[in-house]
Amino acid sequence: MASEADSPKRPPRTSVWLEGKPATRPRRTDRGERGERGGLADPTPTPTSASTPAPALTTGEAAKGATPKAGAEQPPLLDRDRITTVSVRLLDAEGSAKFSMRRLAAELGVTAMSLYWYVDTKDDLLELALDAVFGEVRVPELTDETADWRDQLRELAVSYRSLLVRHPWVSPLIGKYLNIGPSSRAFSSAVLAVMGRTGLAPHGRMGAVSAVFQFVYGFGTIEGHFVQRCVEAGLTQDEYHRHAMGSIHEQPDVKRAFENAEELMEARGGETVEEMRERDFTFALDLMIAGIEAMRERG
Amino acid sequence: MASEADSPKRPPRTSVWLEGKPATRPRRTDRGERGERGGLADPTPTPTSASTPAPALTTGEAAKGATPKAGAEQPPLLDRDRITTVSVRLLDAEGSAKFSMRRLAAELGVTAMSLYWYVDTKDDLLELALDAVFGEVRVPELTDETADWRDQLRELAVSYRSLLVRHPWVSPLIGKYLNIGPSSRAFSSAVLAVMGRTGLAPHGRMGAVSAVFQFVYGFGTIEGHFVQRCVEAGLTQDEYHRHAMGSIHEQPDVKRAFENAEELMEARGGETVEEMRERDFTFALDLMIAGIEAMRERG
DNA sequence: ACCTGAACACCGTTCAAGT
DNA sequence: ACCTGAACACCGTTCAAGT
Repeated sequence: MASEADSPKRPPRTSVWLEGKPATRPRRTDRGERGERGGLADPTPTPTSASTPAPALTTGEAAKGATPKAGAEQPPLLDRDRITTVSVRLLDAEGSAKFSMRRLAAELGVTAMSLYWYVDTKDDLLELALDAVFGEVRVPELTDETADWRDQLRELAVSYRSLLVRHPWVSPLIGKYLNIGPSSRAFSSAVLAVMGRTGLAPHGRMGAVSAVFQFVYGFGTIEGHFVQRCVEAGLTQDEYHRHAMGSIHEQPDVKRAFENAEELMEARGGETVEEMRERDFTFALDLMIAGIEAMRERG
Repeated sequence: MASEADSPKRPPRTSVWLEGKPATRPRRTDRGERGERGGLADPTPTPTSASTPAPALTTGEAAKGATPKAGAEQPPLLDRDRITTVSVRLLDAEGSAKFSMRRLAAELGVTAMSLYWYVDTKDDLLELALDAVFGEVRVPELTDETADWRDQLRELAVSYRSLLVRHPWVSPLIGKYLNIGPSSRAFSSAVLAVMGRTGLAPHGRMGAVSAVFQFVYGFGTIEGHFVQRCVEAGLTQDEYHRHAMGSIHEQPDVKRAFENAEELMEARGGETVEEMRERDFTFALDLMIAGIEAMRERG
């Protein structure tokens, strides 16, 4: 209806993957660099770096580029993969609140402005970091025709959840960008493929995908935030939980409102906060699968 | 296990509602003010202010406090409710990226530092804004014993979703804070109450709550971001969708990966982006309810 | 081709001071 | 009791300049 002429702005940037700077530029170096489009930016397992509050991190990478020998034709100090990898490490270690172009540049032993040679904006950089961590998601063997779709769905859900918990900064970005980088797409394709094996009619598949993975997204988001809070406070999850409950009980009116919730917590059983969460997650996933089976019967 | 002595920091602030500045301070004015603890901060329906891109907003409130008559004992320019209400309006109109203490202060006709008389930090302020919008959620009539829990659950889910879409800035905050303000708690209580009427065994209720409302959270988050993008671009949702698809098709490798997804979109049916989303949401909610019924039978 | 320094227009927050 | 001005330590990004 509305003509394009009266649109107040030009159509917006949609994604690094569509309109950003090219991943690599033509360059005259003799080492065959890895950086072709879609390089998954170092899929190291990233062994829960959130658990250590970033010790000697501040001077780690900086040394490498500290002494630029004058004279010889030097290779560039940076490339997109290195920028992306270090971004992920920094985001994991210090959280998104402390992540800045200047902080990242310092970590790379370079000034902030150098980064703009490789990315257009901070948003583009975050989109790259986002796709990089999606490379960590374990995708089930999709060619196996005999496998149970329930197992495959559970595997994807568990893997997605642990991604969100390992990298709490990821969750807001998933909402913000289109998630069309190569690793994000590999994940989405796997989800759709598995859903295709449920026996659900095509018109319901997208709804079922939403049900399962928006649930995992929400669950993992809240869980990740809580875990991060605990790490920052230097408390275990149970300690933090007790601390928060203690604070609540000091406020009589708030306390009353929480008695219901606490009864329910008793009923849930389990010793630790983690155990209870585990139970809830498993139950919810079983509920979804039962729901898919029921909807399948209805056509 | 870990003794409290070696904890590196003092226990952290948990919430405005527990440790922040008191909502009102003792003051010597003769008008009986409303601001006792738990005031719901103006539950005006906020008629989807996201749809108008903030026209004369910049000078709206500022005029009110512009001419402070010297002499007479003046009432304070600010109070918590007014700060909260204007924060919500500003966040709706301009998005969280542009929201700052300085911007808010300007809107209130005051300097940024005045705000710190009423809140400790920007985080506290956002926590207040968050609880204020939770006051918009329609809670079903819980005393009605004859009502179907399915209808009540759907009502809560629909209302929660529309909250997240009307206020896209809310979603990250829900992950960030404990959500123990009065309106947040009213919502949680309602959710638990309805879940109590499903016939689900107590140990499964929390899992079922997670399933349904983390799903809605994820769904509403993504939807809200998309709607916001469209508003900012000055495009309808369909126009934006076509624009993004157009961009994708210019990238041959990306295009291939999307052909699956587009087939599925055809299968979903529906004319507009909104219609398809509506279908998916309804289907997912039906799936959840079917899942609850199935889990109920298993004990 | 790749990187830097200086500058612009912002942030949240503290602190001492005003009325 | 309530509000301000100046200042601190930051931001993302642009632009002209260096090698």
